[in-house]
Amino acid sequence: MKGYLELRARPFEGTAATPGAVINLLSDTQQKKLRSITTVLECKRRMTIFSQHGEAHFLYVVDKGIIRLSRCAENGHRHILAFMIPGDLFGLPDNGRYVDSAETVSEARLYQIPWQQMQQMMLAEPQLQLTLFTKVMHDFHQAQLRIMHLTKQNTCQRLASFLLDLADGPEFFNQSRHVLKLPVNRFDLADFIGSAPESTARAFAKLESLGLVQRVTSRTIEILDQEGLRSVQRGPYVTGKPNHVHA
Amino acid sequence: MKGYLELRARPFEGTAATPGAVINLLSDTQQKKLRSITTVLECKRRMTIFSQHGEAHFLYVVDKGIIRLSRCAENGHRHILAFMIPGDLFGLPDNGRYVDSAETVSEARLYQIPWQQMQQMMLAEPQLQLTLFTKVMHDFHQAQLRIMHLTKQNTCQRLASFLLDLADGPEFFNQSRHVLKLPVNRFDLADFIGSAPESTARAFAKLESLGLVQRVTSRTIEILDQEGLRSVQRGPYVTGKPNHVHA
DNA sequence: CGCCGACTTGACACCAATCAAGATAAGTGG
DNA sequence: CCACTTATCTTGATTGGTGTCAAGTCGGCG
Repeated sequence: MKGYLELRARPFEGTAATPGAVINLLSDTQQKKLRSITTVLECKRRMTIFSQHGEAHFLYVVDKGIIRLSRCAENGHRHILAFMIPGDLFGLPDNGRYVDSAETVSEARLYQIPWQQMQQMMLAEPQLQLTLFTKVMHDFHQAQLRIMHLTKQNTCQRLASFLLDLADGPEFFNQSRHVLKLPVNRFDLADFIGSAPESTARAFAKLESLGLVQRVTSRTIEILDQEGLRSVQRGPYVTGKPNHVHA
Repeated sequence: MKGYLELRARPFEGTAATPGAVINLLSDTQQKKLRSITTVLECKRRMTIFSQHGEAHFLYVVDKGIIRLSRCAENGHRHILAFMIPGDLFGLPDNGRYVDSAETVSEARLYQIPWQQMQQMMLAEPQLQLTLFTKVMHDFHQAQLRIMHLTKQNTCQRLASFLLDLADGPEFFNQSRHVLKLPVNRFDLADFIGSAPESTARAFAKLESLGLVQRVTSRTIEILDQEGLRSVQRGPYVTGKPNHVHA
């Protein structure tokens, strides 16, 4: 049963992801224990796994498909915090409750693990716990990186980041043909990079006019110049700010 | 030795902080162990504790003073990810390295804990580890909340969030006189809420013109209408977006 | 008193959200 | 297979928010 409950460390966002970071660290005995408390869930498209503010009884690991994690503010704004792809873990509670909602974007197969039992297992197996701890630390730092990107990059740069991120793994990118299959529609994409669908379209148009990408269909993007995308992502240098103390 | 290594759970950002969330959960025996491997650090103003990308040998807990955690992008942009106040823990490694820089804003006293030994202690005491795990989960979710705020709120709302957050604890807010003492200057404040110092000043001016706050000095703010600030923070309602599937 | 840094305000340009409309693709029924 | 409807995506025009540069004000300190 290859890949069963294999955790993924590569984050969806952030170029800082190093291949060596792959956690993927459950021993055989740990996997057996886990398997005994795990339920396999088959989900259709557009299905809600759990909702914001609900009691968090389970955590989940993606085996197949795409899940989106989103949060709604009181004023009605929605934001997609992450897309979870196979190997990702989600559903960690905060004060016993989910802080975001999880919905399937496509069909999906999930592993559902009761949090209560997971917690006991973590206490019994400190090494496993440390593994998860490390993963959450990593996710935390990735969230901080996202904060940087969202505040200091414009829509075009954020889109470039997104595309590069997808092109990093083989799941969506055909390396030889340089063709990228987007797993989400424009609305979700826009909510993820923190802008409007229209702005996202404009950003695509700009990257296209720069000769960096080519829209084949709305979900199929040909990457013409990966290095050029990276330089867009970086953006121009900026003069050092005051108050900036360097080591 | 009251309050020694007492962890703080209330995050600096985010109204979602519940008082019950206070972790503060080290048993006496755990505290003794910790103390034996802890070094007390006295720091002057504007001192670098550690730098981004450096090897992460220690983690830190604030006893006194304010620390700012910042990150620099390759293009020179700086962002302040958090201000750490007494009780906060920081310096968690990612692949053995610090992902951000830590500098004292004011004089400070820190507890320095070798990460290597801490890790062993975590393995030996799963309950302690679970405590830290919970804290990191919480910080992670707070970071996600910050992502929401930075993308969906304008400068004025973000400033209101910041002020309300400060006014939440007694450290900086004189509840009876409604006077708030800002622990940081405008540059740091701007870099924290993700805008320029000038925009921050304008945001202050607007809140003042709305009769919600009153600038006594640049570092001393009188809060005139806390509820009004909250409604600014919330912002106007927004019509539901498409693609938004509700439970 | 005068200098200097921190803060504020003004003017301008640019980016992005919004509303509106057109274009393309996908799904449906004849 | 084609006409029709619908959803999705794109483009255009307009408006408001925010970064930037520049100048001005305030306060502390020698």
